[in-house]
Amino acid sequence: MDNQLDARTQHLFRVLVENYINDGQPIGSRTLARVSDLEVSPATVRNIMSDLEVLGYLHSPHTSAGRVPTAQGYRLFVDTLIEVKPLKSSIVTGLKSRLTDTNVTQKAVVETASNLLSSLTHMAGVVTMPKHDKAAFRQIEFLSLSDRRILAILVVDQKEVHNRIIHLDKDYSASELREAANYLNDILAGRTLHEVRGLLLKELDSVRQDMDDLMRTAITLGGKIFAQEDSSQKYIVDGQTNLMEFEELSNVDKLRGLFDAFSQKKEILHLLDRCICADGVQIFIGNESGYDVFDDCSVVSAPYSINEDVKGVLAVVGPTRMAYDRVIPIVDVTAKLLSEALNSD
Amino acid sequence: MDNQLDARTQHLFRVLVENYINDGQPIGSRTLARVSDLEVSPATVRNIMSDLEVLGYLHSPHTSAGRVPTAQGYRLFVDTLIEVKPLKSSIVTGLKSRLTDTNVTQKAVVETASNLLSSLTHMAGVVTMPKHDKAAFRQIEFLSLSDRRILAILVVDQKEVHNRIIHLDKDYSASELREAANYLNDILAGRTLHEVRGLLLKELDSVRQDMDDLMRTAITLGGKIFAQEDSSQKYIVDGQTNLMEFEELSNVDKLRGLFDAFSQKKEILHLLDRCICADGVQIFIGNESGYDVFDDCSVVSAPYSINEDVKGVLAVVGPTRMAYDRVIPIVDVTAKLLSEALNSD
DNA sequence: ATTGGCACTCTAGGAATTGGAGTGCTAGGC
DNA sequence: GCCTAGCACTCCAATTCCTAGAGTGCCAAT
Repeated sequence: MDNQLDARTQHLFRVLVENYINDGQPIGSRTLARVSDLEVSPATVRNIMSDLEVLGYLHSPHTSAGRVPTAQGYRLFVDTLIEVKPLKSSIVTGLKSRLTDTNVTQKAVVETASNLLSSLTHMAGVVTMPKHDKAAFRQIEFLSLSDRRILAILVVDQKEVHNRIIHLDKDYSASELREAANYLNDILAGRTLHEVRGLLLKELDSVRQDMDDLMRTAITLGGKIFAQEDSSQKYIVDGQTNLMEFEELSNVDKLRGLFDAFSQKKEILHLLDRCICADGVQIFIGNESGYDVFDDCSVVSAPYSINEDVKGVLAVVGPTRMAYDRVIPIVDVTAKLLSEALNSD
Repeated sequence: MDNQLDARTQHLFRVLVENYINDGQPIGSRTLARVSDLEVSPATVRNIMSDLEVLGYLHSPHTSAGRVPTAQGYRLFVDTLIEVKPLKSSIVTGLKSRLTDTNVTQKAVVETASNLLSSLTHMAGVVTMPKHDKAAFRQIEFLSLSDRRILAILVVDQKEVHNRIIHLDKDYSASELREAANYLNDILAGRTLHEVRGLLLKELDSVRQDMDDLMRTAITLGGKIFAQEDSSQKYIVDGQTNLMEFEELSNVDKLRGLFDAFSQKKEILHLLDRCICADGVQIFIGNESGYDVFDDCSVVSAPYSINEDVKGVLAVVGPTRMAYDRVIPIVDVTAKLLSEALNSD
C-alpha cells in the first residue's frame, strides 16, 4: 500500500479527524474545505477524501453523510499525525499530591490512580494491582482459629498484608505455630515471593522422616499458603458510568457487554497483561484489541513500575472517538507518578 | 379512606398485579375479565378498576392503555394479597452449601451472598459488610516500616484482619513495638472494638507522666489506630448490569443515576442502615425509600446477624415491577443462611 | 490538477392516515 | 341497586408519504 500521503492530504486528514473527535458529526467536503484553511474547493477535497476512503482511512456511514475515520484511520492519526498536548504543570502537581499521600496502603493509591484517570478523561479508568511475584517476603504469622483452621497473615514488601485461612489435618499447639512461623521467617527472609513459592514446593516434595517435626510443620503450612492463588481483586475500575454518556455506546447491549467485561475481569486482564511488556503508552483502537466487547472502544494503556520493575498497567477505556491528544499524556503522566508514588514506600 | 376492599375487587386487583408483574403490559378490562376466572363482563371490571384508580391503587399511562399498579398499589399487594412462594428445598440446600464454605474469609462469604442474590433474582444484590462494633478484639501486631511509619495489623473476631499504616512523631525500636503490642493484647483481650475504642480514648486523655514509657507508647499507638475510620468498602454489590435488562430502567439517565448511587455508596448505605433495625424482610417500593434514584425501583431487604447480634443488611434492588413473591423468600432465606454461615466461625 | 455545475442518493423529520385497544357513559335487564 | 351490552370517543403505535438538507460522484471546462 502506498503509505506516504502527500502533505496536503495529511493536513486534511488530520483536520478531519480532529474535528470529528471534537463534535462527533461526520465531516463533509464543504465543511472540511472551510475549516482546513486551505484555498481549495470542496470538489478537490472530495477527490482527496475519496482517495482516503479507498486507502481505508475513512468511511461513509451512508451516501450523503460526510465521512468519519475508520479504526485504521485513527491508527494513522495516532501514529503519525497527532500533536500531543502536554499536561499543564499545575495539573501534574495536583496529580502528584493526590497520589503521594504516604499515609495510605498500596491499594488505596491504586484506587486513587484509577479515580484520577477516570475523572480527568471522563471515561473509565483501570489500574491493575501490582504484581507480587518479585515482591519480597517479609514476615508470616499464624493464628489458630477453631477446628483445625489457621489464619495466616503474610506481610509482603513494605506494607502489603495478605491473609488466608487454611485447613489442616491435625491440631497444632500455639507454640508449634509460633515456632513454625519463626522458622519460615528465618529461611524465607528477603526472598521474592516467586522464589518462596519455588522453594516451598521443592521442599514439600522431599518431606521425609529425616526432617524434624518443626520443619515438617513449617513446610506443610507454608506450602498450603502459597498453593492458594491470591484471590484478591486484580484491578480497580473507576468511572464506568462515564461510558454511558457516549452516544456511540448508548446501545444498551454494547454497554451491557462492556460492563459485564469489567465485572468478569477476565478479558480485560488478558488485554492489560499484553500491555505490561510494552515500554510506554500503548493504544488499542477498536477491534485491534481482539475482543468483541471493545469493538467501538479504544484502550490507552501504560505500564507502571516499582523500583524499576514493571508491576502493573493502567489504562483508560473509552469510545474510539476520544481525544487521544489529551488522553495519551494523562495516561503517560499518571503511570509515571504512580510509579513514583509506589516507589517511595 | 375506605380500606376494606370487597373480595371480588381484591381478587381482580391481585390478578391484575400478578399479570402485570409477569408480562409488563398494562392490563385492560377485557383481558382482566378473561384471566380472572370470574363470570363478569368487561364493563363491570371497568367500573371496579375505575374505583381502584380513585383509591390510588391503579393508574392509566394514557386513556386507552389499560392500567398498571401504582406504588401504593404494590404496597397493598405486598402487604395483604401476596402469596409468597417458599423456596424449593433443593435451592435452599444449594444456597447453604455455597455459603458455608468454611475455607474463606468473611468478605468472601459476603461476596458469595451478594452473588447468590443477584443470580437468583436476576437483579442487583447488595450485602453490607458486617459491623464490627461488637466484634471482639483479638490481637494486634506492629511492624515498623521506614520513616517513622508503622504497619499495624489488627485481628478481630475469628478471622478478620485489618491493617493500617500510622505515622509517628518519633522512632520506636522493634522491641518497644513488640512490648507495646503485648501490652495492648493483654489489656484489650476479649473486649469489643467499641469498648476498646472507648478505653483507649479515655486513657489517651489522661496520658501523664505517671505512666511508664511502655504504657505511653502503647496507648499512643492504639489511639492512633482506632482513631482512623475503617475505610474498607462498606458493602458488596453484584449483578448491577442485570438492571440494564429492564425496560422500565432502560432510560440511560435513570440507569446512570442508579449506577452512580451504587458506586458512591452513600445513599444506599443510608437506606440500608434504616433496615438494620427491622426485624425481617422489609420492602421499599418506588419513592417510599425517599431517594430519587430509586423512584422506579424497589428494594427488598433483610438484616442478618452473627451470634444473635444484627451485623448487617442484605438487599435486592430491582424495578418496582418485580416478582415480589419470589424475591421475598430469596432475601429472607439468604439472610438466614448468611447469618448461619457467619455464626459458625 | 483543479474547479464549477449538476444529477443523484440517502436520511432525518414532519404530517397525515389507519387500526387497534381501551375507556366512559348511558340505557336497559335482572 | 348491581350488572351488562352497546356505542362514541380517545389515544397510541405503526405506516406511509413527503420534503428539505446534506453530501456525493462524475463530467466538462479551465
